[in-house]
Amino acid sequence: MSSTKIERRVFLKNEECPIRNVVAQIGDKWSILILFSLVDGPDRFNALKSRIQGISQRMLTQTLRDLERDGYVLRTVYPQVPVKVEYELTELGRGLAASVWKLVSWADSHHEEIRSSRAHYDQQQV
Amino acid sequence: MSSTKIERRVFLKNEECPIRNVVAQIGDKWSILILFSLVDGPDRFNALKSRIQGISQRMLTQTLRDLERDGYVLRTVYPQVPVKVEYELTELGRGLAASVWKLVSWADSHHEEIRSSRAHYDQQQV
DNA sequence: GTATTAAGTTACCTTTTGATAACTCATGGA
DNA sequence: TCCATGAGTTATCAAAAGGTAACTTAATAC
Repeated sequence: MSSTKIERRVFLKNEECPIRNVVAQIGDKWSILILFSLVDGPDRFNALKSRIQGISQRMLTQTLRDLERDGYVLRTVYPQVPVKVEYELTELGRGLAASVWKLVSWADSHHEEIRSSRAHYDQQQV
Repeated sequence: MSSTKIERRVFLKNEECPIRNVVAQIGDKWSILILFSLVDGPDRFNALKSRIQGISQRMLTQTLRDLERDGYVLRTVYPQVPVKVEYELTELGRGLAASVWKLVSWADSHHEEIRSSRAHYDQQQV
Protein backbone atom coordinates (compact mmCIF):
# COMPACT_ATOMS: atom_id res chain seq x y z
CA MET A 1 0.00 0.00 0.00
CA SER A 2 2.54 2.54 1.13
CA SER A 3 4.94 1.39 -1.59
CA THR A 4 2.60 2.38 -4.41
CA LYS A 5 4.20 5.77 -4.86
CA ILE A 6 7.62 4.25 -5.23
CA GLU A 7 6.52 1.69 -7.79
CA ARG A 8 4.82 4.45 -9.69
CA ARG A 9 8.10 6.26 -10.15
CA VAL A 10 9.99 3.11 -11.02
CA PHE A 11 7.81 2.40 -14.00
CA LEU A 12 7.71 5.86 -15.46
CA LYS A 13 11.15 5.74 -17.01
CA ASN A 14 10.62 4.44 -20.46
CA GLU A 15 14.28 3.94 -21.28
CA GLU A 16 15.45 0.49 -20.27
CA CYS A 17 12.15 -0.02 -18.50
CA PRO A 18 11.82 -3.75 -17.78
CA ILE A 19 8.13 -3.73 -18.48
CA ARG A 20 8.44 -2.09 -21.85
CA ASN A 21 11.31 -4.41 -22.59
CA VAL A 22 9.08 -7.43 -22.12
CA VAL A 23 5.75 -6.09 -23.26
CA ALA A 24 7.15 -4.59 -26.46
CA GLN A 25 8.19 -8.09 -27.47
CA ILE A 26 4.89 -9.66 -26.50
CA GLY A 27 2.76 -6.86 -27.88
CA ASP A 28 3.43 -7.45 -31.53
CA LYS A 29 1.08 -9.19 -33.87
CA TRP A 30 2.15 -12.82 -33.46
CA SER A 31 4.21 -13.46 -30.32
CA ILE A 32 1.40 -14.35 -27.96
CA LEU A 33 -0.24 -16.56 -30.53
CA ILE A 34 3.00 -18.49 -30.98
CA LEU A 35 3.64 -18.61 -27.25
CA PHE A 36 0.27 -20.16 -26.58
CA SER A 37 0.67 -22.50 -29.51
CA LEU A 38 3.65 -24.00 -27.75
CA VAL A 39 2.28 -24.41 -24.22
CA ASP A 40 1.16 -27.97 -24.90
CA GLY A 41 4.60 -29.06 -26.04
CA PRO A 42 7.12 -28.83 -28.86
CA ASP A 43 6.00 -28.24 -32.40
CA ARG A 44 7.54 -28.08 -35.85
CA PHE A 45 7.80 -25.08 -38.14
CA ASN A 46 5.20 -26.08 -40.67
CA ALA A 47 2.84 -27.37 -38.01
CA LEU A 48 2.90 -23.96 -36.33
CA LYS A 49 2.50 -22.29 -39.66
CA SER A 50 -0.66 -24.14 -40.55
CA ARG A 51 -2.08 -23.91 -37.04
CA ILE A 52 -1.60 -20.19 -36.65
CA GLN A 53 -4.11 -18.95 -39.14
CA GLY A 54 -2.90 -16.19 -41.42
CA ILE A 55 0.76 -16.03 -40.45
CA SER A 56 3.30 -15.85 -43.24
CA GLN A 57 6.48 -17.88 -43.38
CA ARG A 58 8.50 -14.73 -43.00
CA MET A 59 6.70 -13.48 -39.89
CA LEU A 60 6.75 -16.91 -38.27
CA THR A 61 10.51 -17.19 -38.74
CA GLN A 62 11.10 -13.66 -37.56
CA THR A 63 8.89 -13.89 -34.48
CA LEU A 64 10.33 -17.27 -33.51
CA ARG A 65 13.83 -15.82 -33.77
CA ASP A 66 12.89 -12.95 -31.49
CA LEU A 67 11.34 -15.31 -28.97
CA GLU A 68 14.44 -17.48 -29.13
CA ARG A 69 16.64 -14.43 -28.67
CA ASP A 70 14.83 -13.44 -25.49
CA GLY A 71 15.14 -16.99 -24.18
CA TYR A 72 11.45 -17.94 -24.33
CA VAL A 73 11.81 -20.55 -27.05
CA LEU A 74 14.34 -23.28 -27.73
CA ARG A 75 15.06 -24.24 -31.33
CA THR A 76 16.32 -27.73 -32.09
CA VAL A 77 17.46 -28.87 -35.52
CA TYR A 78 17.36 -32.58 -36.36
CA PRO A 79 19.79 -33.26 -39.18
CA GLN A 80 17.47 -35.38 -41.26
CA VAL A 81 16.60 -34.93 -44.89
CA PRO A 82 14.62 -32.85 -45.27
CA VAL A 83 15.66 -31.16 -42.09
CA LYS A 84 13.33 -31.20 -39.08
CA VAL A 85 13.19 -28.27 -36.70
CA GLU A 86 11.35 -28.27 -33.41
CA TYR A 87 10.41 -25.33 -31.26
CA GLU A 88 9.53 -25.56 -27.60
CA LEU A 89 9.07 -23.25 -24.65
CA THR A 90 11.88 -22.88 -22.17
CA GLU A 91 11.31 -22.56 -18.46
CA LEU A 92 11.37 -18.78 -18.94
CA GLY A 93 8.86 -19.06 -21.77
CA ARG A 94 6.49 -21.08 -19.61
CA GLY A 95 6.87 -18.45 -16.89
CA LEU A 96 5.97 -15.72 -19.33
CA ALA A 97 2.98 -17.68 -20.62
CA ALA A 98 1.76 -18.18 -17.06
CA SER A 99 2.18 -14.48 -16.28
CA VAL A 100 0.39 -13.36 -19.35
CA TRP A 101 -2.40 -15.83 -18.75
CA LYS A 102 -4.31 -13.60 -16.31
CA LEU A 103 -4.33 -10.78 -18.80
CA VAL A 104 -5.41 -13.14 -21.54
CA SER A 105 -8.35 -14.47 -19.58
CA TRP A 106 -9.31 -10.97 -18.46
CA ALA A 107 -9.24 -9.86 -22.08
CA ASP A 108 -11.36 -12.83 -23.04
CA SER A 109 -14.06 -11.99 -20.53
CA HIS A 110 -14.10 -8.22 -21.10
CA HIS A 111 -13.72 -7.82 -24.82
CA GLU A 112 -17.42 -7.27 -25.33
CA GLU A 113 -17.38 -4.37 -22.93
CA ILE A 114 -14.35 -2.92 -24.70
CA ARG A 115 -15.89 -3.40 -28.12
CA SER A 116 -19.06 -1.59 -27.13
CA SER A 117 -17.08 1.23 -25.54
CA ARG A 118 -15.23 1.64 -28.82
CA ALA A 119 -18.40 1.65 -30.84
CA HIS A 120 -19.96 4.22 -28.52
CA TYR A 121 -16.89 6.46 -28.64
CA ASP A 122 -16.71 6.31 -32.43
CA GLN A 123 -20.36 7.25 -32.69
CA GLN A 124 -19.84 10.38 -30.56
CA GLN A 125 -17.02 11.59 -32.79
CA VAL A 126 -19.32 11.45 -35.84
CA MET B 1 -5.99 -29.81 -17.83
CA SER B 2 -8.09 -31.59 -20.38
CA SER B 3 -9.36 -28.26 -21.69
CA THR B 4 -5.95 -27.09 -22.79
CA LYS B 5 -6.39 -28.35 -26.33
CA ILE B 6 -9.64 -26.46 -26.71
CA GLU B 7 -8.24 -23.20 -25.41
CA ARG B 8 -5.33 -23.66 -27.74
CA ARG B 9 -7.61 -23.66 -30.72
CA VAL B 10 -9.62 -20.72 -29.46
CA PHE B 11 -6.61 -18.45 -29.37
CA LEU B 12 -5.16 -19.29 -32.74
CA LYS B 13 -7.56 -17.25 -34.78
CA ASN B 14 -6.03 -13.87 -35.10
CA GLU B 15 -9.03 -12.17 -36.66
CA GLU B 16 -11.24 -10.64 -34.00
CA CYS B 17 -9.20 -12.44 -31.37
CA PRO B 18 -10.06 -10.89 -28.00
CA ILE B 19 -6.52 -11.21 -26.75
CA ARG B 20 -4.98 -9.43 -29.69
CA ASN B 21 -7.73 -6.87 -29.44
CA VAL B 22 -6.67 -5.99 -25.93
CA VAL B 23 -2.95 -6.64 -26.09
CA ALA B 24 -2.48 -4.68 -29.30
CA GLN B 25 -3.76 -1.62 -27.45
CA ILE B 26 -1.62 -2.22 -24.40
CA GLY B 27 1.45 -3.28 -26.33
CA ASP B 28 2.30 0.08 -27.82
CA LYS B 29 4.97 2.37 -26.53
CA TRP B 30 3.07 4.39 -23.95
CA SER B 31 -0.23 2.78 -22.86
CA ILE B 32 1.05 0.78 -19.90
CA LEU B 33 3.08 3.70 -18.66
CA ILE B 34 0.00 5.90 -18.70
CA LEU B 35 -2.17 3.20 -17.17
CA PHE B 36 0.17 2.79 -14.23
CA SER B 37 0.55 6.53 -13.90
CA LEU B 38 -3.14 6.71 -13.17
CA VAL B 39 -3.52 3.86 -10.67
CA ASP B 40 -3.03 6.18 -7.71
CA GLY B 41 -5.81 8.48 -8.81
CA PRO B 42 -6.81 11.16 -11.32
CA ASP B 43 -4.20 13.32 -12.90
CA ARG B 44 -4.05 16.27 -15.25
CA PHE B 45 -2.65 16.41 -18.76
CA ASN B 46 0.48 18.36 -18.02
CA ALA B 47 1.15 16.46 -14.81
CA LEU B 48 1.13 13.21 -16.78
CA LYS B 49 3.28 14.77 -19.44
CA SER B 50 6.01 15.79 -17.07
CA ARG B 51 5.84 12.60 -15.07
CA ILE B 52 6.08 10.26 -18.05
CA GLN B 53 9.60 10.93 -19.11
CA GLY B 54 10.10 11.41 -22.83
CA ILE B 55 6.51 11.39 -24.02
CA SER B 56 5.49 14.12 -26.45
CA GLN B 57 2.29 16.10 -26.27
CA ARG B 58 1.10 14.44 -29.43
CA MET B 59 1.64 10.87 -28.22
CA LEU B 60 0.14 11.59 -24.81
CA THR B 61 -3.03 12.99 -26.36
CA GLN B 62 -3.26 10.19 -28.86
CA THR B 63 -2.68 7.38 -26.36
CA LEU B 64 -5.10 8.90 -23.84
CA ARG B 65 -7.75 9.08 -26.58
CA ASP B 66 -7.23 5.42 -27.41
CA LEU B 67 -7.46 4.45 -23.75
CA GLU B 68 -10.61 6.54 -23.41
CA ARG B 69 -12.06 4.94 -26.51
CA ASP B 70 -11.58 1.45 -25.09
CA GLY B 71 -13.20 2.53 -21.85
CA TYR B 72 -10.11 2.35 -19.63
CA VAL B 73 -9.86 6.06 -18.96
CA LEU B 74 -12.39 8.75 -18.20
CA ARG B 75 -11.72 12.30 -19.36
CA THR B 76 -13.29 15.20 -17.48
CA VAL B 77 -13.10 18.80 -18.60
CA TYR B 78 -13.49 21.55 -16.03
CA PRO B 79 -14.58 24.73 -17.78
CA GLN B 80 -12.16 27.04 -16.07
CA VAL B 81 -9.76 29.45 -17.67
CA PRO B 82 -7.38 28.07 -18.66
CA VAL B 83 -9.28 24.84 -18.98
CA LYS B 84 -8.50 21.97 -16.63
CA VAL B 85 -8.73 18.40 -17.81
CA GLU B 86 -8.50 15.38 -15.57
CA TYR B 87 -7.91 11.80 -16.54
CA GLU B 88 -8.73 8.85 -14.33
CA LEU B 89 -9.05 5.10 -14.61
CA THR B 90 -12.50 3.60 -14.95
CA GLU B 91 -13.51 0.37 -13.27
CA LEU B 92 -12.52 -1.40 -16.48
CA GLY B 93 -9.18 0.38 -16.51
CA ARG B 94 -8.47 -0.69 -12.94
CA GLY B 95 -9.35 -4.26 -13.92
CA LEU B 96 -6.93 -4.11 -16.80
CA ALA B 97 -4.22 -2.68 -14.60
CA ALA B 98 -4.76 -5.45 -12.08
CA SER B 99 -4.63 -8.09 -14.79
CA VAL B 100 -1.50 -6.73 -16.32
CA TRP B 101 0.13 -6.45 -12.93
CA LYS B 102 1.28 -10.06 -12.75
CA LEU B 103 3.00 -9.73 -16.10
CA VAL B 104 4.56 -6.46 -15.03
CA SER B 105 6.00 -7.91 -11.84
CA TRP B 106 7.19 -11.02 -13.69
CA ALA B 107 8.90 -8.79 -16.22
CA ASP B 108 10.47 -6.82 -13.43
CA SER B 109 11.97 -9.90 -11.81
CA HIS B 110 13.12 -11.60 -15.02
CA HIS B 111 14.43 -8.81 -17.17
CA GLU B 112 18.04 -9.55 -16.27
CA GLU B 113 17.64 -13.10 -17.48
CA ILE B 114 16.08 -11.86 -20.71
CA ARG B 115 18.75 -9.25 -21.20
CA SER B 116 21.52 -11.77 -20.86
CA SER B 117 19.77 -14.20 -23.18
CA ARG B 118 19.61 -11.45 -25.78
CA ALA B 119 23.26 -10.56 -25.36
CA HIS B 120 24.25 -14.21 -25.66
CA TYR B 121 22.13 -14.72 -28.77
CA ASP B 122 23.52 -11.60 -30.43
CA GLN B 123 27.04 -12.76 -29.75
CA GLN B 124 26.42 -16.10 -31.47
CA GLN B 125 25.17 -14.39 -34.62
CA VAL B 126 28.46 -12.43 -34.84
C1' DG C 1 -1.73 45.08 -26.73
C1' DT C 2 1.40 41.63 -25.35
C1' DA C 3 2.53 37.58 -22.66
C1' DT C 4 0.96 33.53 -20.22
C1' DT C 5 -1.35 29.21 -19.31
C1' DA C 6 -3.54 24.45 -20.19
C1' DA C 7 -4.58 21.46 -23.32
C1' DG C 8 -4.45 20.49 -27.22
C1' DT C 9 -4.06 20.27 -33.10
C1' DT C 10 -1.63 20.20 -37.56
C1' DA C 11 1.90 19.41 -40.82
C1' DC C 12 5.70 16.98 -41.98
C1' DC C 13 8.99 13.46 -41.78
C1' DT C 14 11.45 8.99 -40.33
C1' DT C 15 11.35 4.38 -38.61
C1' DT C 16 9.26 0.13 -37.80
C1' DT C 17 6.05 -3.47 -38.88
C1' DG C 18 4.04 -6.51 -41.71
C1' DA C 19 2.53 -8.50 -46.22
C1' DT C 20 3.40 -10.93 -50.88
C1' DA C 21 5.85 -13.52 -53.64
C1' DA C 22 9.73 -15.54 -55.51
C1' DC C 23 14.05 -17.87 -54.60
C1' DT C 24 17.42 -21.27 -51.97
C1' DC C 25 19.40 -25.72 -50.35
C1' DA C 26 20.17 -30.57 -49.75
C1' DT C 27 18.70 -34.93 -50.88
C1' DG C 28 15.99 -38.79 -52.27
C1' DG C 29 12.50 -40.75 -55.33
C1' DA C 30 9.98 -41.43 -60.20
C1' DT D 1 16.41 -35.15 -65.31
C1' DC D 2 13.00 -33.22 -62.79
C1' DC D 3 10.13 -32.84 -58.84
C1' DA D 4 8.97 -32.79 -53.93
C1' DT D 5 9.96 -31.66 -49.10
C1' DG D 6 10.98 -28.71 -44.77
C1' DA D 7 12.59 -24.76 -43.36
C1' DG D 8 13.81 -21.15 -44.38
C1' DT D 9 15.89 -16.22 -47.04
C1' DT D 10 15.55 -12.10 -50.00
C1' DA D 11 13.49 -8.32 -52.35
C1' DT D 12 10.07 -5.16 -52.63
C1' DC D 13 6.38 -2.45 -51.08
C1' DA D 14 2.50 -0.43 -48.26
C1' DA D 15 0.79 0.84 -43.82
C1' DA D 16 1.20 2.11 -39.10
C1' DA D 17 3.67 4.12 -35.34
C1' DG D 18 6.12 7.65 -33.54
C1' DG D 19 8.94 12.05 -33.37
C1' DT D 20 9.62 17.38 -33.91
C1' DA D 21 8.07 21.69 -34.14
C1' DA D 22 4.98 25.25 -34.92
C1' DC D 23 0.27 26.82 -34.44
C1' DT D 24 -4.42 27.41 -31.79
C1' DT D 25 -7.83 29.08 -28.30
C1' DA D 26 -9.83 31.76 -24.61
C1' DA D 27 -9.35 34.64 -20.92
C1' DT D 28 -6.87 37.04 -17.70
C1' DA D 29 -2.77 39.57 -15.74
C1' DC D 30 0.68 43.05 -16.68
